[in-house]
Amino acid sequence: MNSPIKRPTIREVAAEAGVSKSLVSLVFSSPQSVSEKRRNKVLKAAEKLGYAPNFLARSLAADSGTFIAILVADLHNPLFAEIADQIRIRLEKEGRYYFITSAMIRNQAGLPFLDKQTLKSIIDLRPESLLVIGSIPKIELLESLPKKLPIIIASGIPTGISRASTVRTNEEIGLRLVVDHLVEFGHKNIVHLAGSKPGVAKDRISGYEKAMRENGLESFIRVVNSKSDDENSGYEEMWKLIKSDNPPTAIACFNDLHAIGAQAATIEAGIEISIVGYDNTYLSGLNQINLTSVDPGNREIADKCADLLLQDDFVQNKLHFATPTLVTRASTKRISK
Amino acid sequence: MNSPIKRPTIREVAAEAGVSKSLVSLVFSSPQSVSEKRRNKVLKAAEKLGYAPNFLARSLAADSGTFIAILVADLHNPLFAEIADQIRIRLEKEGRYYFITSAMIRNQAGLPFLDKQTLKSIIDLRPESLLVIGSIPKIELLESLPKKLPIIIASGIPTGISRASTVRTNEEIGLRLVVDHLVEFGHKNIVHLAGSKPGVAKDRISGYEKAMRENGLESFIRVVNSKSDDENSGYEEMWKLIKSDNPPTAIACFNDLHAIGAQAATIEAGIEISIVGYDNTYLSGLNQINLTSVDPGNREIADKCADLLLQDDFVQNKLHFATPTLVTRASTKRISK
DNA sequence: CATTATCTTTGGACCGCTCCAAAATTTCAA
DNA sequence: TTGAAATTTTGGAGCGGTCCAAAGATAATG
Repeated sequence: MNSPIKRPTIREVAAEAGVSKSLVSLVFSSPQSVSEKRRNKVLKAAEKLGYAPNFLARSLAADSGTFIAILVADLHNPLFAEIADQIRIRLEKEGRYYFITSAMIRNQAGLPFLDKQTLKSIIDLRPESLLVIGSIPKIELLESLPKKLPIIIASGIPTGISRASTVRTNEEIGLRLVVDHLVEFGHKNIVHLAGSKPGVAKDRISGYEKAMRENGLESFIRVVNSKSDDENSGYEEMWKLIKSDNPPTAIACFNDLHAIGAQAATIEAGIEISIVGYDNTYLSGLNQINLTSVDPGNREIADKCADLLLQDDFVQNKLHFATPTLVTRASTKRISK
Repeated sequence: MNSPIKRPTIREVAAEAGVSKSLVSLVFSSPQSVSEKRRNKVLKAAEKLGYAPNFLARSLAADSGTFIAILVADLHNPLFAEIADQIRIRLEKEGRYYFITSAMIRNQAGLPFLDKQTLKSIIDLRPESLLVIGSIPKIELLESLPKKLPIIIASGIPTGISRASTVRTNEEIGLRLVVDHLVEFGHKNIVHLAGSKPGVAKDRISGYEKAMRENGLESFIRVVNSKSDDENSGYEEMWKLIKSDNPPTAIACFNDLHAIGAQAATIEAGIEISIVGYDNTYLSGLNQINLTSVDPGNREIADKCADLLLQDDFVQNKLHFATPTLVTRASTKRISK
């Protein structure tokens, strides 16, 4: 029983098929340049012996592996898990190898910080391309990566790293949807609770400001900054607002986690403030939470990422937008004049 | 700018230090067997050139790498992220390399399934040990792994794979805490919503049954099975119970996700049923949810895992228990006689 | 049919490291 | 001081692949 896991090598397959090891190698790297006759012989032999290429050897020899590295910024954020799942399904279907890894760690206090080794070690593996899901601090890190490594950023920092292509929701439209919805419900005093990391957060801020202006609410523009992008931050900042001398009637949050934290604060305070999230994660759909939230078009984002990952000729520095939609739920209420 | 990422090799360091490449290799694998004089020379040269060992080459040559593989069963479950974070903090502190990866994918319908490639590919990397966080379907898979590979399972399947050591909460105590608490609140008709995967779920079931019996509630014992361990499953099963001709007054759920789904159902139904979760994830602490939940002692579990991972002589087939505690919140109410 | 162009196949060097047996050096006891 | 034992250091042979120049086989051309 318990097979010794001594996997056959390319040379054994070659012997079995009666060809050279180089031929076997070719069959597994560029099969089209091998005659059909031999290809079949090799494939049969490989099948018989249960051969599968060795990752390590391949990466070492070619100085580039045959797998995709997926870096999830933060395991704590369900949005990322959802996007990751979508993409992984596609990759599995295509039979592509990939590694999924996470860059952020949360300390005892729940504060996220960057795990420096992770990025380093995944790059050591020489992936053929890198997919970053979400925003990681210190984008400069990405700049220092091998130049030929294609980088795709899903739902993360839009600018700042020229070599990467980015797929994300159209933040401006997203925030316009939010503001318009709130305005329609009679709100004027609408605060935006902004994200903590530059990129996306900045775009949402300007989307918010623009939408406010277009609704003639220029004088109500108020942006609150946050320490991190999680529920604790939302909770804290919301409390500050509640205790301020001018609490808003509605708040447009950077993401669902923020919103959930903010909602927790309003419940605790026994005060009613309309809250909108962003990401439409599974949490927002729960009856306990029932959060109006912007659906960023995750499906579309994931599909586009997978397309980019799967296509051969990768174009750097392109921006792809998914169209967000607003999912209204009970957390936003018509203002009682 | 943009360094060409041509990393120096062991040979270049050797040349710089005026020693053989083997010596350099030794310095980085068993430094104690190298004279101090040369060791310093090598270290200095390595420092000067910015040398760092190459993962791939090392794993390939030694048929075993110098890193730990962490397999998170399900990215969707915050419990796992929390445990993973704890462990990663320790590993980072010790300067140990590791890879974190996830085994489960959720399809469009939110149903989890096993990503077969993941386990395979991480093993291809020849980690020195494997840490599995949570329960994965098909534990048999683990049996087929290289025999010398130490396996540690955190908070997952307790039995079934003899070669692994397991660190988990004491399920029996956990469920006793739950049942005792509910009984104290006057509940009798207490249902247990069980987990979907064998291992842990089974132990919680027997813990529940035992506690019920000890409280003289043998005749009330009722275990409901679930399709998966997430909120959807909890929601579905709870609805079935609500619509049955004998809805319980309290439900002890397999985990927080189950409980949250169940809670969503009771809210929708406008019915009051006490709900208890398990795992005490950040979700249960949210004001919107406010779930009484068993804290499995994650800190303890994570610490123990890290200890095991970090120690040299690994003992197979050991079981380590963390002591759970009950965190009571608003989701459980004294029964109104 | 000879010659050239094109397509396949092959052996060998190499990727960066570990491991091992042998060589070189140091240590120790007689 | 000397030989044996113990400790360090070293070169070379892999690990399992890729890649490339050259060889062989096939197809196309005049």
